[in-house]
Amino acid sequence: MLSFTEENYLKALFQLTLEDGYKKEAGTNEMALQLGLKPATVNDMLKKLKEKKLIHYERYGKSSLTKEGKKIAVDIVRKHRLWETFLFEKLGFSWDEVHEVAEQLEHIQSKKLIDKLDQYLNYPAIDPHGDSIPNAKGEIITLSKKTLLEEEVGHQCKVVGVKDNSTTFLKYADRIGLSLNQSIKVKAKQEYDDLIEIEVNGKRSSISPKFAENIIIVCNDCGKR
Amino acid sequence: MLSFTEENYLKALFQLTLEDGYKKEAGTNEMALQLGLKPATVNDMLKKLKEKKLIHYERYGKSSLTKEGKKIAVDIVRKHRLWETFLFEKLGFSWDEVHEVAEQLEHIQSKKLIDKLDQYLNYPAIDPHGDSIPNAKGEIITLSKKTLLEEEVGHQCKVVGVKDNSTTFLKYADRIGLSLNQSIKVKAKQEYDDLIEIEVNGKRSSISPKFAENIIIVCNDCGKR
DNA sequence: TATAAAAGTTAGACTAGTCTAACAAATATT
DNA sequence: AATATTTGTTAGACTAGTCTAACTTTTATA
Repeated sequence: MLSFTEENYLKALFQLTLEDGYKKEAGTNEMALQLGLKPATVNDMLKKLKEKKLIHYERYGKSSLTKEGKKIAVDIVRKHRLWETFLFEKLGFSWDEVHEVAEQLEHIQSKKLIDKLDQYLNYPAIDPHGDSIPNAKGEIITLSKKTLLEEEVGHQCKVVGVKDNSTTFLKYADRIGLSLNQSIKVKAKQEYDDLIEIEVNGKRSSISPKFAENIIIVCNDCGKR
Repeated sequence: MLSFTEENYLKALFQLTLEDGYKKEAGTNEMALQLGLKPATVNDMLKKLKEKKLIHYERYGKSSLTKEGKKIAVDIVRKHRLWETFLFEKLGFSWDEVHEVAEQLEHIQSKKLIDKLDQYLNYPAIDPHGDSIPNAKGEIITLSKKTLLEEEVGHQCKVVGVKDNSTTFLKYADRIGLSLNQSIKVKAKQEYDDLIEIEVNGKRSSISPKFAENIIIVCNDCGKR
């Protein structure tokens, strides 16, 4: 059983390396920054985690997760995102409030709890920020996530998140009927002024590229899942 | 902000002193037993908590909670019992599984979370073990809790807990339609063989004193709340 | 009431996790 | 290639929480 602290290091390493996929190793300073700690502190822990075979690490080298370490990290991410979904969907938290509380909840140790929560939420694939939730086996189904701006004309899609959390933005979204999990159909794109014509719940609206860029969606008609 | 550890000491002291109400102070050894720690360890913490004005403590004396300490302890108990209720009612945990997980969840720090959870559960007054849940103001409404054996003939009551958790017992309870929150009416008590005649959901059953003694109820007709 | 038993305390040690300050290695830049 | 900069490491110190072993005070009892 790992401590909260150890779990946080694994999660940080996961996010720095595998999560965004553009590289597979992270440096000590980089991790310290991510965790809000000093490099010296991180250094000690890296040795400890290597000892436990959870990370690959060599003196003066970069670090990466072992298979075992990755498994644990993915599990923490799964818990984090399931809790976020619970807070948002069931308790009515707003998109920007869920993260902080989920940071605490993700460390609760009970396989049964998380499995029941998953079931209770009806096995969600996406959290309120539009990020994929790993399933019970630790598999992460990568969705063809993109902004509404990038969606093709004629395609149907679903809102899975937003990039802007300002009141102005959210109020605007609300006015045209956009909320999490809302289905949208892209009807047309005007070449003249770049406005995008969408249909939400049978209601048509025209939105600016700037607005569309801040809506994160999953396409129902592109890469099926 | 208190640490998990400090919170646990306050909770233990609350349970040893105020909870059952038969005394108002607890000794160092007694607390050590409750917490599963050594008296020496507890001793150190008592000094620390006294320093923080959360408990009353004098060298070689017994300890008790200050007003401030009690407030915090009650809040932890509130969280614990709300989580137990959530686990039982929403996630389908059994009565004896909830405690362990709630021990962890009770330390999550977020006023908003607990208030929303309370609302989501519709402001429950009793947890799955039949214990009172303090409200948001820290008030504990003491219910006229007793066993079904003690209930008066003609009175209507509600199941709030059980004392026995054996499969035999629970199966029997299930057979006559008894479950948590179930309403019961006591129809008669046989003088001859002490059997108690009850009505559950319009269905009549006769139960033994031994069985009745293990059902915890709140009377609807005695002390109103 | 003297003494044995129980309860409580103190001192010193250990672990986990953090820090600062000084140092070493690797990388980038002239 | 020499040197400056960045990155990473080590050593030593500190805090919180725990322990054991030895000691002291209180309480119970013979």
